Amino acid sequence: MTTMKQIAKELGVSVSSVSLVLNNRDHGRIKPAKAKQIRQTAERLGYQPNPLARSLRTSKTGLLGFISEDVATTPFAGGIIQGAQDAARASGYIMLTVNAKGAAEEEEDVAALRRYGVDGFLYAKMYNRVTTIPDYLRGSPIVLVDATDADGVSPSVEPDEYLIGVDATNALIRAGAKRIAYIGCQDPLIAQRERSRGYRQALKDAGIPILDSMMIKVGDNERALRDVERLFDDEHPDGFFCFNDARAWYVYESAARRGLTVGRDISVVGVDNHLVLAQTMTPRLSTVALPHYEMGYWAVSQLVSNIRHEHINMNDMPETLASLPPLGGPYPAKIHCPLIYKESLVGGETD
Amino acid sequence: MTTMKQIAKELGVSVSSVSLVLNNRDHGRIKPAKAKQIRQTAERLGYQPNPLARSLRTSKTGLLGFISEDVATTPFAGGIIQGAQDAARASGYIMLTVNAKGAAEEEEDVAALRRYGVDGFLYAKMYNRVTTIPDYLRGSPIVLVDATDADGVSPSVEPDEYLIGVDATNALIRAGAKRIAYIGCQDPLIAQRERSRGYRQALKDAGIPILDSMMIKVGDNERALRDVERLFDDEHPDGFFCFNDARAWYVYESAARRGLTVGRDISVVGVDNHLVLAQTMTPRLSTVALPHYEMGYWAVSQLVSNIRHEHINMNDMPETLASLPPLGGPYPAKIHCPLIYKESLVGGETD
DNA sequence: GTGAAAGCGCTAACAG
DNA sequence: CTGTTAGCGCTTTCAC
Repeated sequence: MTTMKQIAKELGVSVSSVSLVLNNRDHGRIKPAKAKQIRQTAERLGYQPNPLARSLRTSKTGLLGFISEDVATTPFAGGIIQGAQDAARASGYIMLTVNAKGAAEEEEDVAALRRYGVDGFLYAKMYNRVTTIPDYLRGSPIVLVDATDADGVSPSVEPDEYLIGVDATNALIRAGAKRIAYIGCQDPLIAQRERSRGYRQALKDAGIPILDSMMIKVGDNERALRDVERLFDDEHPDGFFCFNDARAWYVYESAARRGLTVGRDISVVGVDNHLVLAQTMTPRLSTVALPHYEMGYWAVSQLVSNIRHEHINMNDMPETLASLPPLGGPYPAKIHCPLIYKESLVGGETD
Repeated sequence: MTTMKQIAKELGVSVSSVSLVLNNRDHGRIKPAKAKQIRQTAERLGYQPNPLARSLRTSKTGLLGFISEDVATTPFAGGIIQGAQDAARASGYIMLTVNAKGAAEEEEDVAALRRYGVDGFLYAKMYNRVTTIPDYLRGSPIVLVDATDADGVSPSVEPDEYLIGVDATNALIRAGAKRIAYIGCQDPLIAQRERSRGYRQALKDAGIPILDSMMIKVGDNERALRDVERLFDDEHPDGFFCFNDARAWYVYESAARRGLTVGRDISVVGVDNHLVLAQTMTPRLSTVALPHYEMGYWAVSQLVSNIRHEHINMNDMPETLASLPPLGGPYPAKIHCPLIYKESLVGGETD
């Protein structure tokens, strides 16, 4: 690792000159010729700044703390982390990731991150939930990911669950389905509430009557399968909007047992919380993807812009992200991430 | 953040004394009374060492670089990361995670990690694969995760795929299955090779004839479903060892179409590369879990022990890990992680 | 036993 | 324009 000192010595100049030049703070301070020289030898020697030494003076480390839960057990985490990491790289930051199993462990981890002088925190949940920012996290720049701040003061990034409901239902309508069922989940999740609201709205807009008997909430078990089977037999739906892959699975199983084929006899749209069905069964299954990658990307962009008190530069964004609506201000409280659609063959031919 | 300086000032002693005491290097150098005083005020002021400042002198940062690929698209990543992180925490390290999309990006990321002075690297693949360590990574302590070093010189941590094959097949035999099929994958993966080897061995040991017609390799598509259906109709198997969840799905679909119920009419064991089926269908589906968490944990333990030239302290391990065989030496070339079994109700009652 | 001093690599104020 | 100086928080050598 070459240091500024070495460059200075090599050229017989002072370290401060080198520092000024290499930080591009030499406008009208260092003679251009000398500056050029410095830059060249820096290049030649393969100089790389030592961010840790720098941070000792500036107390800016270029480190971002990513705090999550359940990374181990959910397939969503990867997308968020990846998006966050890509955005971090694009802004010259590096992520320190910790995953805590409880509040105590989390507090410890946050303390560790603090010791390493992270410039800000990402606080990620694995599904959208109203969340209170713990005391030990206050006072630092922070952005919530896939979570809603209970106090409504911290910026947060969340998927637009309502839009998922509307669009998924519209996809089924467009595919010609007349009797559209909603297979929801039993937990009182924001996603459950908003998606079913979207479902109702889409039906209403299309002039299709909303029947309670077509909306069921099921868990993850044998009982759920029986409930779906009963819905099949009682209501004979020809379109299914499934809260997630697990629910889509029950529909597949029920259909298979009745000699029905998805994509021919019935249409199914699922939200791809999980991956198996989408991977194996496309194009027979249509999926609406939650914008995990996008949430991660936006969250970091937001965090960095808050740290630096700058606006987000849309030109640096990957294509899918650059088309998002620009942020409302330097500290928007909430960004809704748009949806991603995959393989929209709903009710198309089977082979 | 209180500093050593503050403590020193408060007590009217020198910073070096504080440093010695707080690093427990004061044996016979600092008077015990004074040492105690120092420790107390450190405690009282909530002193936390600044690892970055320390690293400037020691060139040890307590940072570990975690390099991976495909974090975004595989559900395995979470487990590995979680295990790695838990082990890191237990040893007082923190992980810097980067996920690169190509060799060029990876090299950049490694350079960034080097600038931050990571003490070592974890190089993780998302399925077991023979891997060459790139030049830009040489020279630092490194451990491969879910990968095999092509040169056989770097330590690596991998699952025991052969054992998976043996045990999964034995589970089916124990459940009373007589005609056991193997639904493999088409890619020439280590996992595919070793699992099928284990399958053959288990059948051989049980005196069951090995039939080529009972072993098929399928992809991820409609064609795969047809192949499985043909197997059903031609061979009428009563037990299925599935390479992964996706393959198990084809078995479920085929069975449902034939009026067969898994757990009553046929037995299925899958390797839970993915999660959906395991989550929704247990206890009807038996799964063998790959030891992702364990691999992450062991890899970091190994890396840290290499960095510090120490042996791994088994007492610090979580219970499931402490029962593993101890490592062969300070620099073992290869650790095989044991398997985890879930819900072993193969061919049990359906409800 | 203890403190003074140097230095890790860098930035920033200030003097020239 | 440029160099000197000081100092971020810590470790380590070396006098006392």
